[in-house]
Amino acid sequence: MKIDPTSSKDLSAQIASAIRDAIVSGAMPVDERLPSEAELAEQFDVSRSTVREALKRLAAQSLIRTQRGATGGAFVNRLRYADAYSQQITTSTLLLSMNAVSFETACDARYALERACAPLSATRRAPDHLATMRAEVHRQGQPGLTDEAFCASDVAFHRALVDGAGNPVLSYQLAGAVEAMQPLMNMITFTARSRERIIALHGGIADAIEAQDGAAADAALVELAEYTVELARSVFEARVVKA
Amino acid sequence: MKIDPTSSKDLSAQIASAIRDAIVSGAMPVDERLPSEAELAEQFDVSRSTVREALKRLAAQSLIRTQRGATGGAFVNRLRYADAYSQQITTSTLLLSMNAVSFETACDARYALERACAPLSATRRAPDHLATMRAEVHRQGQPGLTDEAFCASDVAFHRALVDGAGNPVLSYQLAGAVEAMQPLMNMITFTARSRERIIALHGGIADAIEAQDGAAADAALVELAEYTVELARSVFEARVVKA
DNA sequence: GCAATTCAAATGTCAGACTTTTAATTGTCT
DNA sequence: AGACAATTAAAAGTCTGACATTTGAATTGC
Repeated sequence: MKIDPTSSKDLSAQIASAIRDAIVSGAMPVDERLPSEAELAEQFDVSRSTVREALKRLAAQSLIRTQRGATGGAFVNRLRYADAYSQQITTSTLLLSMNAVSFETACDARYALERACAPLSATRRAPDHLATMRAEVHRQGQPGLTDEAFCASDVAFHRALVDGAGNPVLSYQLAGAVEAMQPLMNMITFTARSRERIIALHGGIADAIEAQDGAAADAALVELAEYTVELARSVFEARVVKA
Repeated sequence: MKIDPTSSKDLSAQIASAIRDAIVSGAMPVDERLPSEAELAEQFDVSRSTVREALKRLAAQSLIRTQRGATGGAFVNRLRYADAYSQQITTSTLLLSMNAVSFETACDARYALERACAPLSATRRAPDHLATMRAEVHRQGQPGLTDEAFCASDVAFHRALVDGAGNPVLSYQLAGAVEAMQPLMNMITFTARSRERIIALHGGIADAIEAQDGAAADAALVELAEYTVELARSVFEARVVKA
């Protein structure tokens, strides 16, 4: 393999791309061992440090894993849902915070996606999804709960709803949208009255899921979406007045 | 800042985590310049190579960019939708191929997500979204189109539908789901008759979007989803018989 | 005052040595 | 023969120091 030394990109970036293409195209199957760093350095005609920088780039994307020792080396990594989740959450979070996405836009996206899951979740959810939802609703009613804890429980509730659809691809996609919104939600101070309302709406959703009534779940979700947007608007208005 | 040298993780991974946390938490704003590699090496009490490996990890995630020259260095990068798109497509593609996600599961997820967009797209789409959809439907009717080109046009059609919702967060989420499915879709050989049917359904969706009728768009999408699954099933069955 | 030159700082690359981890091999004792 | 210990070898991880390249800013020359 050869690398263009006059390219505008770094050598390590080019090498990383070459290996990444081989992995994504399926030319290198999962758990296949890459040549050792020394061998790669010779193949690409660069120094070992350059190869290492390329490998670290791939490791950062969970495309490879490395192992030390006699039978060690770099191996093509099976991308697990858990790895993909955490990467997506980081990316989504940054996307929201760095591009000044409005609360409304983020909310809009989140509830649209969640509504896509609700009917599926209603028909397919296992008992433990429902149990988790009930447990989180109960937790949300506990007195003395901080706003952060309330939001975290909210995320857990919605995660259970999404997971209930029994489609890991959907869960993966939604994880980013739901969790990335948490920092935005944390900016809202929940009054006792607004919590009460949200808990009631959550209860309604759980009821619909329990009854396996997709339409009812959808309707409850729409109500929750509307209330959340309204709540956010009043909170932000109050903040403007104060300032 | 200090790093635990007895940790199980690599030094470069620890340093990357530390800097990543600083960026994600917002402690380092966009376009802020990081200390030079030499300074970081001194701060963390490691060699420059180790710092460089850490920085390459962050660069692979588009969290930083580097610039050479006198006023150069590493800068916190504003994560653009385009960067996030391509990362998500890579991740989703690998997730599907490496975990042997069934065509049905992927399809299920894709159409669920798309249905979430359709009503929004119906009310908000701009004229050029509609124009793109019409153009792609027309392209799909051209004789002599390869299966790959047909699939690519299909992706473009659905991208326009999703973008019509006017929510970049939604577009970002959907990009992964829709594009990652293309390799799976490419496995299907489309007969003239099935293409005709798909084109008709696409036309129906475009009509509904044009009429700003969300319910009709949803219904057409459901029909398309069902037909796609049915088509895939028959194709795979035929393949089994042949084998 | 402007253009050409020089300079300095930073990343990019390289070469080589040493450290640590790990598994396989070899050796030794029971 | 089998169990345990010591040796060895391969590989990633780390460090040092050097040099190349790029690029903006300072300096110089006219």
